[in-house]
Amino acid sequence: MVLKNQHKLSRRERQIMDVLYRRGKATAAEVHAAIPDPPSYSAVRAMLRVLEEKGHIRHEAQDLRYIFIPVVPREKARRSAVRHLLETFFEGSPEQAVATLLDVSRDLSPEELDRLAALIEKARKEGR
Amino acid sequence: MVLKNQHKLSRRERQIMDVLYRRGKATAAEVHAAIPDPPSYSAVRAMLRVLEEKGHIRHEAQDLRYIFIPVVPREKARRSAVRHLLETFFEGSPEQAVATLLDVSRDLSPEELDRLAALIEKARKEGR
DNA sequence: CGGTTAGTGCTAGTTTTTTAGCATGGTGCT
DNA sequence: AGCACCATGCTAAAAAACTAGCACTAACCG
Repeated sequence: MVLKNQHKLSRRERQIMDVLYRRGKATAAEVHAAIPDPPSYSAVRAMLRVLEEKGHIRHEAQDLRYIFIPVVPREKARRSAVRHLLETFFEGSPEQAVATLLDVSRDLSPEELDRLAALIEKARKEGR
Repeated sequence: MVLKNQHKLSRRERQIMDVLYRRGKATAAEVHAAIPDPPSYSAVRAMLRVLEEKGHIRHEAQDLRYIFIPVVPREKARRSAVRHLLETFFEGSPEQAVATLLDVSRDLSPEELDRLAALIEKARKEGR
């Protein structure tokens, strides 16, 4: 799908997609409220319509208002985003990425670190 | 700096910044070659000039050609990118991010997994 | 030297993106 | 009913992004 290529969305389009992925779904008003220093409400709606025409999002009618939802499921979009991040900033290296991730995720609790360690142990057992 | 906000770059600007971060630095010709289905060489140069005017990149003259370099160091830019990724796709959860990272990084060797485990151990010791 | 290649500075035209307003419909309240 | 508020569909204009070409310089090679 279109999100497979990281450079198909314009500035505002991408900003809106990010809001939708962060929230999972949203009304036009919620998107408008989530954008820092936003344009007018009708400008946001117009962009949502553009995104829908391009096939990036769809809407469901609910109580006389539209709920906008990304077409590419979050699970898939984030995998694509992670791959792009690795390639762009980390030379494909998961180790460097994890190091940075630990660095920006300050104050991880022992429990959280345990869970991270368990993930790696699981990966080890699965032979990957 | 400008990369602190993830939505300040247009589609092509961001594409070019990604190339520069991936390579660390590049000539206009290298940027041109690194872009899939690129516009003309002169169009790429024009965009580089725009990026420089906006302060995102700078250039150094080397052997009669320009080497373009991001103004925000890679270390800083990637931290910002990681934070944005966590927030957009992982609800701020490093655990989910690591799980996906392990998922997309197929065929990690035991050595690589050891190194990842060591990173977590180190984080544990540093109390963070 | 002249021709070719590779580079830069600059510009303007074209295309795309972005924006906001108008018209309309639905709902709730007085 | 009328009004206010909230929503949508649609449009066109403004702004931004994008593009490629021209003029020029420098270096290299025959």
